[in-house]
Amino acid sequence: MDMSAAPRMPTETRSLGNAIGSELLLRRLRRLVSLNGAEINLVLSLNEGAKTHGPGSMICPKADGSPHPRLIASGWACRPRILPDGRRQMLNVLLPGDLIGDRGERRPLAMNPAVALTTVRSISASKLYDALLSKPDEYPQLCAALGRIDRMQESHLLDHIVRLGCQTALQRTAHCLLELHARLEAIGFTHDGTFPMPLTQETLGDLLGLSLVHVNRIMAQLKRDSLIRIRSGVAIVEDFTALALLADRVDPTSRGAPEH
Amino acid sequence: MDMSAAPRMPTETRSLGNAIGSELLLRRLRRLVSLNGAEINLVLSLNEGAKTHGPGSMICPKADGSPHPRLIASGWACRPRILPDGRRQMLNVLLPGDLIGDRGERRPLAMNPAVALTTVRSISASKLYDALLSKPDEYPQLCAALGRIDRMQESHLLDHIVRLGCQTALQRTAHCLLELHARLEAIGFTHDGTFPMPLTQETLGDLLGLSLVHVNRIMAQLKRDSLIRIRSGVAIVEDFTALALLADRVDPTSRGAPEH
DNA sequence: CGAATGCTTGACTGCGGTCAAACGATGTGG
DNA sequence: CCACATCGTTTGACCGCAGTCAAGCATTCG
Repeated sequence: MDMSAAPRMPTETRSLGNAIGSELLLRRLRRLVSLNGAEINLVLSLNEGAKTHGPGSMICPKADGSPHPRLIASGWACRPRILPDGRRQMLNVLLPGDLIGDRGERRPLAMNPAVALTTVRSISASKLYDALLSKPDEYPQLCAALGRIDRMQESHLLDHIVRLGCQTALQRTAHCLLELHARLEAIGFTHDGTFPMPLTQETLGDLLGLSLVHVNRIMAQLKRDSLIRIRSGVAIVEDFTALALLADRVDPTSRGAPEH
Repeated sequence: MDMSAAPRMPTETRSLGNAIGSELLLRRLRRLVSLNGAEINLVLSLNEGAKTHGPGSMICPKADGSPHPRLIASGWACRPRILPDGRRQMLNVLLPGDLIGDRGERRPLAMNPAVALTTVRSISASKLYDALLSKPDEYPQLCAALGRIDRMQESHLLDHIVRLGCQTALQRTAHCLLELHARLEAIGFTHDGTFPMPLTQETLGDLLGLSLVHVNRIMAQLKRDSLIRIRSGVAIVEDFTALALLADRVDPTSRGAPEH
């Protein structure tokens, strides 16, 4: 995870086993809707323009003009906002199976540069969006599912606001870890409470609006209280209900739509 | 601004001078694009389903199913999220000329209930979106402008995250007040640094993730330093550049698209 | 006039930031 | 193989921003 030793990727690589990125997306989509054959084929046909991005490098540089849509095949990324005084605030975490870049709408979040946190492999998703934009009627369920993914992302953004606005460091951390767990579960990356957690405590701090040191204290507390522990890039949830209770702030009257 | 004395609005009222809501929206749109005759007529024809909502009442109850799109003709509203312990976090502030409710996409933010902060008058915008959805080709510039308004709203959400995540109370407040100024300017509600500011300090606190008491201290400081002062519902910017300098966190490399 | 609502102020506390140092892994080059 | 750098984690001491509690003021309104 050293940025110096992995210099100036991105590097074009042949698409070897890179198709697993599209399978990831497919798995995620099929949890939301039932796709027809054409839709499945379209998703699975995504394997062009594979790139590898070293940690710290931009995945989706807006450069001049729209960054083409891409699918994260593996690795973690985020969308940072950097303040003049050097502080960072993460808007977002991007996981395998997430789609990034512009899809013709130039939405601000989509236009925000994405930065690789680990080594990230990505493939082009232009073909997908071109197909959907040109003949959406052939892919009804696919459109619906991608829309729902978009909505979930927006929902996470709102959650993020609530976290940062009025939760303590402990609550924030718990809530965020549960969100990551849920999102990773949707792509089959969890095994009864265990999930990959490559985020540095510093990065977690930038995400949660906390200092590195305080994140460490919170993690120590969570470990001490046997709620969750993270070691060598793997998180282990030890008390799910307690963690949810700590993080929870569900209020039925203030929730958005029940299903995304 | 008393919730008890203005009981259980909404009340259906005849559309008297309510058409000014559509003129507001039109003014805003024309700053973004140049509309053709059909587009102008469509916007100005919005005058149906006028309602008045007392402070504290819901404007856009999701009830069961999609809340119909509405245009805020006058007054201020917000989208609160309420936590089980009673804390509130505002996701958003809604000003005259803002569109709320679902437009068929069921976006989480749009689905979130909106609550009137002052007395709010609103009119139905269903006609607008019905027309745009059925024959978008007839209203190209209108579609573009509404898209840009959507994007600006999303951009403000991201700004909100950065504010809450890594700015001090003073910076947050300054930044938020400048955002309100800019948004009110777009509808012609400012007069050289003066603009209506009906938000309670408590509400501002819920918006900025601060306590009522601390908001007060910050406002006192801003007044003492002759940056901005608020009295009897009116804000007066006294030192624009100092305020911007205080709030500013523009970083060219981390900005979204230059124009929304 | 009293009641309600919002603003203002003071005293105290504590969550979380900052500074500083040390420790453990991992990796690299001599 | 060891010396050394680098990166991430951990810990302690200290401090300050912002929250909480508690009054007291100012308006407005009935």
